[in-house]
Amino acid sequence: MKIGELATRTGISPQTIRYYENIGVLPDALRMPNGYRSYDDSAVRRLGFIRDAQSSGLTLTEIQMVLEMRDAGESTCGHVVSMLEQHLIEVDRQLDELERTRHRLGQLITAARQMDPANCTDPDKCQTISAKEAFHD
Amino acid sequence: MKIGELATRTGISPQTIRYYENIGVLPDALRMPNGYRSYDDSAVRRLGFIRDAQSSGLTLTEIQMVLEMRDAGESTCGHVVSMLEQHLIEVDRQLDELERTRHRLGQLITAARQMDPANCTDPDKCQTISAKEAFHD
DNA sequence: CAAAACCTTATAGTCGGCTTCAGGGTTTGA
DNA sequence: TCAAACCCTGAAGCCGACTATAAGGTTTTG
Repeated sequence: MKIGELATRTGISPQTIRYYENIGVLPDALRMPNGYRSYDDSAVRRLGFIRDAQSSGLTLTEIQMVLEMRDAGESTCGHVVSMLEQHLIEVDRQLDELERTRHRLGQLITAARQMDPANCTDPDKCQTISAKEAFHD
Repeated sequence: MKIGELATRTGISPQTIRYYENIGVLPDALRMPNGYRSYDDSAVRRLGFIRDAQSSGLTLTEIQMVLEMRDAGESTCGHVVSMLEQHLIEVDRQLDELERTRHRLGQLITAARQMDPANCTDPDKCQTISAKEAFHD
């Protein structure tokens, strides 16, 4: 299969597939006599794994680490699990932070809504902007 | 006040302050006879606002829009509120996505933990890696 | 009076994950 | 047969928010 077919079958563009090969997430493809890349079904599966892992928030670098371990024939389960656990901690941290952001933003909007529009005539005193208290929980 | 003092008072590095001036988030600073930037307390307040707005997840571009409206003397409250509301929607979307990611990741880890390490001897069958089902809720 | 510590500018690099461009060669189908 | 549609490479650009580097000028401190 040529790169275009692999692209349609996986929904990943040829440019991106070449990019993955460049950075090492995909192994160097076999070549046809004319120089075109040649793929089999394992490439479809590998790209599928990459997509799924990405949608779980893993970076290409992390995915590459896992795939490299596999390619090296190492027993990866332990490493993979600890990497995933590490990643879960990070995702939880991001969730926390985003919740706090949401909270601040909500307070700020409430504060802004309660303002009398008449108070907005003096640009140096726009209360939304100067309502910094709203930021400080 | 010179840029270094402004930096210590706000916790924002001189380079970053100059960067903010470059992109227009800070107005062009007044200059001393020797060419050094000269600031007063309003710069401290403006940087404080920028920090607070950033910690609520606003981008510098959004912050710049608000500050430009203020600098133009417009009544900003309406615009500011609708921008904040728009941003809240975006934050909620991000939260949703991150929750889904967390869920997928949790499932994947559970699946990986239940595997018999003895099954990891065949690198072509690492079950964590091939456990794609875990990704598909 | 000299060195350290500050200030200036413009430019380039960082991160991640691509996308686009320029400038070619090859294959396919009407 | 010849143009469209595919393939190739390497390099550059994009997003956001900085950070670093180079190569100077000025001011403060011991």
